[in-house]
Amino acid sequence: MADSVTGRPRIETVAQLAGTSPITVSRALRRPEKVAASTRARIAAAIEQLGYIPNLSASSLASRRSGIVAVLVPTLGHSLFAETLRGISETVAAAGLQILLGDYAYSTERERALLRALAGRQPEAVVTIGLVQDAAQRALLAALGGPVVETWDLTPEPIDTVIGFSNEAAGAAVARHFLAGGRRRLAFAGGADLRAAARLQGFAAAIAEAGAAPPCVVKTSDLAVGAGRVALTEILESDPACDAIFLANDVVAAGAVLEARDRGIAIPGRLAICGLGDLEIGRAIRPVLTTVNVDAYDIGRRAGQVVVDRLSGTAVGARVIDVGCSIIVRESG
Amino acid sequence: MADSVTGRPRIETVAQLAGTSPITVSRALRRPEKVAASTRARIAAAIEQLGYIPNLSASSLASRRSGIVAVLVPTLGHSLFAETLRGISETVAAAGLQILLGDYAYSTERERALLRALAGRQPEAVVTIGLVQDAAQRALLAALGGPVVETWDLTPEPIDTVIGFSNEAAGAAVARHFLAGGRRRLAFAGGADLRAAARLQGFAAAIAEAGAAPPCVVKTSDLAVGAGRVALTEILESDPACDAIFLANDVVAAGAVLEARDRGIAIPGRLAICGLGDLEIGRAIRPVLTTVNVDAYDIGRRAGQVVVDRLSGTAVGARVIDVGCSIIVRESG
DNA sequence: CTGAAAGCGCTTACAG
DNA sequence: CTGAAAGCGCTTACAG
Repeated sequence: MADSVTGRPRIETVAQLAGTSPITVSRALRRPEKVAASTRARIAAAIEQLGYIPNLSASSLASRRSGIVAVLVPTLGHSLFAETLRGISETVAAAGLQILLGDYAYSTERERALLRALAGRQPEAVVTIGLVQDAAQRALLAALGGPVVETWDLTPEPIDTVIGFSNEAAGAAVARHFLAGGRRRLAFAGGADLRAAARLQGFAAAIAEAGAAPPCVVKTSDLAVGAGRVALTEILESDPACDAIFLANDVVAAGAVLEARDRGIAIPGRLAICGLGDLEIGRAIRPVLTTVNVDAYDIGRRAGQVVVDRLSGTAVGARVIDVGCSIIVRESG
Repeated sequence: MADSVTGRPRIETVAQLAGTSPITVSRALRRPEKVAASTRARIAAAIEQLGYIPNLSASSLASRRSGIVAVLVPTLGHSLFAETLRGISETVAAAGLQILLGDYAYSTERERALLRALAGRQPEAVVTIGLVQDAAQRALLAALGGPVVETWDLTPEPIDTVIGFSNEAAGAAVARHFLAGGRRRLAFAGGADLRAAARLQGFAAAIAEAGAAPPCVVKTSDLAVGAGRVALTEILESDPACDAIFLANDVVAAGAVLEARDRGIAIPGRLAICGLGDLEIGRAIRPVLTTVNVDAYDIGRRAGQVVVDRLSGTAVGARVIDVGCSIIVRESG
């Protein structure tokens, strides 16, 4: 029998060449231990000879198992998110699952469209970086019926499982660290996203608790070195006596350090600076950066592991997993 | 009729609720202009009410169009590759295609496994970052029958289309730029990959042509700021009179600049430094970095566009597209 | 503008 | 250890 439309070998072709039936070929591929060694050898030879590659669309349809994990990221332009994606990728690939990737560029509109498109592939699991905010989207994810792992944040009511840390706690920890070091005029530089807002909330609350002046707050345009230079400039304009700054991540914080050096401002003598992410750049600049340690790769690895465990039926514990975060105190503050 | 195994609505369910047939529902979804407005409205209402999401595995199988573009990346940990991926993602997503992502962590073994797995999804096109070296893998990609776009490099014999630049030409251009500025003892710092080797080859050839001393060469462990510090240290140890260095990218080059500053070495007075990629960090450090401008996002965007054009039957021209690269001369050299 | 029939290439559940 | 039958949920090609 000719190979129909595409011209590529099908399971039927392999079966004929190996002198067996399609179902046995299928079995040899998925549960080889259930097939006689001699049959297996003939099938392997036929597959090799034909260059047969199973059609996974047909396989997915028949088995109702797509082998796909959908991953939703706000942007690939954020190195920590790329690290998390790498962690997910390594873990699920080892289990034979493939990643269907959606980058929605922080657009709610595109997130919605992407979710529908991904859902159509019948993913066996979904991992999102960041919480899904919209109730309808959360309902859609829940309706998929597979594991859904949200990451990079914490919520008491995850769709299924959430793996992350409390940005509020991180903000509070940095404020307490600064205050314990005798700093009194604190500043915060962050983006417009929800995680930054939570961090600021914790930061401001801890300051208020200690009875210090409310923090000076500036918005950063992006997570770039240049944005850190601008942030430092703006903060010193609005509060020249500022003595400690917590910035959105280590790249931005490195920018603030460079700008301070160029202005002859002593770090940490006159000004303490703390970043987030324990990025390589923070370790390479001088003074070495104090930072909030968030292990982005580990978040991804854990999320991937939860997916693999759940799909293989292994019991998984907590629905809310706080990976925590710690302050790595180095030279800059 | 109950919704079989999964319990989710099928096209049949929608058809019944809308009082029409499955084929008309399918048509309303794919070519709405061919369906009467009133029928379309009933179908839309039914879809909305049921929360129907088409099963794309079934759709792919029946139509022999997967709607999938497979993308193979050596690593997601490289910010320029992430940019290229972003460019691909934006372009193909706009055309309704989805990305199946494979990160093979620079492992030939994993690249091979990934390629087979991706091929099983019947991707309509494949984009690879970097050339596929192995002949068998190239044959497999060619056999897929769809557009295959290799990027980030140039070859006279692409599988189908290649979009990139000549690393050899880039290396030669930087050497000539240094030599034209009166530099005489050049050095090169790069990784172990093929692109770095090509860059070095062009660099060394241009130097030889000018009759200058052969370059000092050091290997960089990764594309990090710290690696740049180490590179500068090693180069000065092996050639204290070195007066110009070309590094693997702007992050590494920034490390060299920082190390030079810490050692009190004047840039560009005593030492010229050139990076690659026109990354943000290069613009944010002082002195501002001279760099080879490679527009990673644009490479991705173009690759995505070739895929989209080819799939829609639009004629596409050249099989070898040299996006070129230019030296952006700034303060560091 | 709409629909009945056939089929895409696999796997499941059953039987032997 | 192996296979015949039925079906997964869509779309194609045809007819009207």
